[in-house]
Amino acid sequence: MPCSADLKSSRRWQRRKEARPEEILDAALQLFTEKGFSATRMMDVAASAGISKGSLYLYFSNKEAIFKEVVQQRITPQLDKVESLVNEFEGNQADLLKHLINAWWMGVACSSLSAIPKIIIAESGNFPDLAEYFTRNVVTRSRHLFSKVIRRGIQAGEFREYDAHTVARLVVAPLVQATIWMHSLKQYDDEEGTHSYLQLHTEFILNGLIKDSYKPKMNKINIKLELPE
Amino acid sequence: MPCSADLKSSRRWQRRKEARPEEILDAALQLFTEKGFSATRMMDVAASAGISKGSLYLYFSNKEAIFKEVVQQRITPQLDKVESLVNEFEGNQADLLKHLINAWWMGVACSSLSAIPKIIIAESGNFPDLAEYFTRNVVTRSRHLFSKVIRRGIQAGEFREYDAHTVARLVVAPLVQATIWMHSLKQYDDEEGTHSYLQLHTEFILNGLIKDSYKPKMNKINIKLELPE
DNA sequence: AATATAAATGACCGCTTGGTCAACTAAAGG
DNA sequence: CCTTTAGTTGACCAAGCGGTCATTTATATT
Repeated sequence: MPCSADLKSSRRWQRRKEARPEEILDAALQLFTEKGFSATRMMDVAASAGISKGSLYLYFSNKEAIFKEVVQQRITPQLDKVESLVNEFEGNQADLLKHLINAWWMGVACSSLSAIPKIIIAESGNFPDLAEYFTRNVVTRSRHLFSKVIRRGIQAGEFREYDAHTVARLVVAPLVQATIWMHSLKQYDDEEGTHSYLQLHTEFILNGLIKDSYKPKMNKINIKLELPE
Repeated sequence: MPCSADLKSSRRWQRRKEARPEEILDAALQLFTEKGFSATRMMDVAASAGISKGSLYLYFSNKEAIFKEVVQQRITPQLDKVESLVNEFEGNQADLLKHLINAWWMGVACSSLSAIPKIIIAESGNFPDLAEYFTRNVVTRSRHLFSKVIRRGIQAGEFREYDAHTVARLVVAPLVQATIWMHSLKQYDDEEGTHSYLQLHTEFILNGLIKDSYKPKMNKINIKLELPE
């Protein structure tokens, strides 16, 4: 029983120039997530997108281009949104920082993008272009976002005077690490409890930052955030 | 001008059954560090070890076996040492924890092993045996070491009552992350300052853990530690 | 010096895979 | 219905690599 491939079973294939790129990107992202970049075969992508291998090259010049386009199309817009949110926010920076941490978690770790960091790390040696592109357009931008909030908190007298960039790295590291972990060794480990991990991380960070010793509220997440799609 | 290969230039090669395995492991570790596991060619390992490709298979059954042996031979003994140190330590657990963090940093991030975490992560999908082996014999053991110290600190009334395993993960995550970073995207980023990163991390963790609010001493590292080899 | 042993070699095999291109065919236009 | 256009195909190619094995040769033994 064939699934959905042949709703119009008479024709062997159809011309669908407009729909192809999106379908290819969807298929690719899913396969990259499941198997990594190198291990994903162009033929698999083609099959999963419902076309032949040759057709891939009508829409993308090569494998790297597909990945680059995934990043460009699915990550950059989100960063834009968060960036403007940070710029427009009025209120205390501790709440904003908490919000950012949660937004990162929801927008990356809990989304279809959760495998990207691991893939980039894993393939950084084999595909330096990809690595550099990602570093410049995602990593650096994200960290600047965090350090901006921290710097403002310091200037407002809300936070202690640490180096904002260093703190930003300490904030992001456990988030990234958890995401990478999810897609690498987690399956061989019996540890669990993602929620308390995130909660405790936030508490330690704010505890270290806030001048008036930080009292963690009984952590109801108090900022709603819209998830991507 | 040949370098050191032909000190005895008359013979095309010598029988050196005993010395080969070590030389192979040295060459392999260095190449794995430089290029990753998949990207390292058996022929490169052979050349770097001063033998032919065929000879590799006289000493190791395949590529994975070489890597496994590197881990077994160079990491496990170190873990044994630290483990017994933890068991024998008398004193307050905060100092011990600080010591552990520094020992991890020196023994992993600053040693010839610094590339191992990144390699394991990167290859976890393609070599699940390797990943499982490493998780069971290194990751889990390390984390248990940290959580043991934290649990003792809690029982001694020295630390606040958090879940020891979760805290252990939060302690290790930034360390691992920094190590992976070193061997992946760091070269594309202009950030620096490893020292303050480690220092601040320790401060935040202890600040979060210790009951009597933690006063960071003007961080002279106050425990000497012997480096591996 | 002759023989035996086993360490070491490197040409070779099988297989995989990213990417190409001449042929094919769905769809549009007349 | 015929012609033209261009979206689609899949056999094919070249390159790379892990692993094998018949052969070579350093060394020990007699």
